[in-house]
Amino acid sequence: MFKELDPLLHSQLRLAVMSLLISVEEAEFTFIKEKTGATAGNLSVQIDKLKQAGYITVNKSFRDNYPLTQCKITKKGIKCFEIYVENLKSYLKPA
Amino acid sequence: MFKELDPLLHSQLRLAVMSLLISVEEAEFTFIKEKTGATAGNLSVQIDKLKQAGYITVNKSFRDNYPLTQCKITKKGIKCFEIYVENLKSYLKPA
DNA sequence: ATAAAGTAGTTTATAAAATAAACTAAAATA
DNA sequence: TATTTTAGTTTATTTTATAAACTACTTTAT
Repeated sequence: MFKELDPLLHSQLRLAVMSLLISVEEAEFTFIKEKTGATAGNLSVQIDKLKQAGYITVNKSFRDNYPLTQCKITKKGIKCFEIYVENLKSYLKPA
Repeated sequence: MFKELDPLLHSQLRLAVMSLLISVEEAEFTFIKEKTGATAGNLSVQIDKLKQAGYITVNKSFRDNYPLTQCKITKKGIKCFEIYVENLKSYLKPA
């Protein structure tokens, strides 16, 4: 009947992050922050959760003297996102 | 870019309840419990939240000596569910 | 008649999650 | 050189989800 929804993805902000990364393949922290409208603190926490789960990789470096955090979705992340979207449909379609 | 997701509906169990009520128009507590696989306690709490928000109406009576709780989606509930589904699409479609 | 088990829930307590506020550290600018 | 800005992280607080415990009654078995 109703499929399980990956709790890691069933979160507005983390879902938005994954949705962005699915399309752009790589994105900077500040870009994600701007696109999602999230606060830096919240975004930092949620990105870390996605990283811990292996859904994204995070690369930290410097650009023009400033810290630069880049995020990239993993194969696992893509797979889990697709499954989530598929499972979500069981809640949206009228029976 | 990303639309706001009604936090009341962005919950696996409450969304399942609303999804059921959208299609059947009226359902008993035990029916919802069975279909969603939720515990009675959890379901009781979530149904109350949906009721408080005016998304459903709850009618309590007795049938064959046992308490009977019937739930029905409201016009407001239908509208909010539809908006939720619409807004959710902004997260699912690859840009 | 009464003890045990079952039905249909509600309330309370606990765990987990989301979020905001405060903080760090350095760079740019006035 | 003091102030503001950039780019974040960490910690604390609030909210949410969930499970455990409880209520109240009914049915069935003894």
